[in-house]
Amino acid sequence: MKLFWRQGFEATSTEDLVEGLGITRGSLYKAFGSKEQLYAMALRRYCQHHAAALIEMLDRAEQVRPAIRAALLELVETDLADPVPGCLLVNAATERSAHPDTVQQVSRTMGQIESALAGALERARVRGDIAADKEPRELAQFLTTFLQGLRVMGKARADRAFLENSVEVALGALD
Amino acid sequence: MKLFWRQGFEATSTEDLVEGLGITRGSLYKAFGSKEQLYAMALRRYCQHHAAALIEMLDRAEQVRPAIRAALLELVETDLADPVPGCLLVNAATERSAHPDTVQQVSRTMGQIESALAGALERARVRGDIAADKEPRELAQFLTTFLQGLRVMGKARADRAFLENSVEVALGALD
DNA sequence: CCAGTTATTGACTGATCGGTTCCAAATTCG
DNA sequence: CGAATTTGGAACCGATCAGTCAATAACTGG
Repeated sequence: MKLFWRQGFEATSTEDLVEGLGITRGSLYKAFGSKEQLYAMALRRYCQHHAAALIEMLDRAEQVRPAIRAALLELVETDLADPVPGCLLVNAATERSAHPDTVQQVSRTMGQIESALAGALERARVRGDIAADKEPRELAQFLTTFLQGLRVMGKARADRAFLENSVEVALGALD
Repeated sequence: MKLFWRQGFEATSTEDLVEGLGITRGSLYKAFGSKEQLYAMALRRYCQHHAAALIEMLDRAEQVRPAIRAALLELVETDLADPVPGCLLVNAATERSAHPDTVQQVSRTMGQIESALAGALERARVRGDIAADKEPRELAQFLTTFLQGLRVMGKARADRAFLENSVEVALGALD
C-alpha cells in the first residue's frame, strides 16, 4: 500500500511491489490477480484505516469544532513531516480519474467523510457550538472539499503558516 | 499538453506524444530533449494560459466577490462537462510530488494566484465589499487551498449541487 | 544549378513493463 | 509412509518503454 501511496499506480512497477512485499512475482499474481486488483485492495485498506479513523474521531467527538481543528492540523503536520505521499484518496482521484472503479471507491469514501462531518456538525449545532442558521450538510460538503485542497497544498506548498492559517479561516466559515 | 493534462506524466507514452503532436519520434527529441522536458514545458504553458487568465480576471475585477464566485463556478462547469482532466496543476502536484522542479513550478503558480486573490480582496476591503477585520492575505491563502479542493472534488464527485454549495459556503468565509 | 547546411525521418536499441509457465519444495491426507 | 495436492519461485514471454542514430530530404547562400 505504501508504495502506491507514495509513488502512484503508474510509477510503481511490479518489481517494486515484489521487492516491497517480500514475495516473488508468481505469488503476487496468485494472491492478487493483477496490479490493478492489488491497487484496488490497497486503496480499500487505506480507506478502512485512515478515513475510518477520521470518521470515528468525528463520531466520538464531544467538542466538535476543536475535534475538526485537531484533525485538520494533524494532517498538516503529516504533510509537513513528509510532503511526498500526501493522501492516497487525493492521489487516486487525480491520477486515476479515468478509471471508474477507483473514482467510485474514492467518491464513496468522500461521502462517508461528509456524512460523519454532517453528523458531528448537527450535534454541534444542537449544542449551540456553531451558527444555528447554517445547514450541517452544506458545511460538511464545504469542509470535505476544503480538506482535499489542504492535502494538495500540503504537497505543493508544505508551509506551516500557510496551511494552519487556511485551516483557521475555513473553521471560521462555521460561524 | 492536453495528453499530459488528461493522462498524467507516467500514463502518457512517447508514442502517444508522437501521435498527438503529429511529428515523428526523432523530431520530438530534437525539439524537446526528453519526455521530462516536454512535460515541464507543457506545465509552463498551462500556467501561462490558464492560471494567468484567472489572475488577470482577478486583477481587472471591479466587483471582487462576484468575480471570484464566477471564476469558481466556471471551473465547476468545466469539471462537470468532463471530469477526467481536472486541473494540470493539481495533477502535477499530486503525481509528481517527488520531483522538485515540478513542485517548484506548481508552488510558484499557486503563490501568484494567492497574490492576485490577496490584491483583489484588499481592493474589496477598501470598498467595504468584504469584512474589514479579515486579512486579505489570509483569506487569499484559504481560497487558494479551497480552490485545489474544488478541483479534486470535481474529479472525484462531479456533482453540481455539492460543488456549487461548497463554493457558496467558502465565499461566506469572506464575511 | 549546386555545394553545404539544417531538419526530418523511421528503423533500431537495450531495458523494463505486466503477466505466465512450469518445476520443485512443502504440505496434506489416506 | 507415500500419493496427491497446494504453495512458492525463477526463468521466461511478447509488448512496450524512453531514447538514439545513420540516412535522407529540404532548404540555404553563392
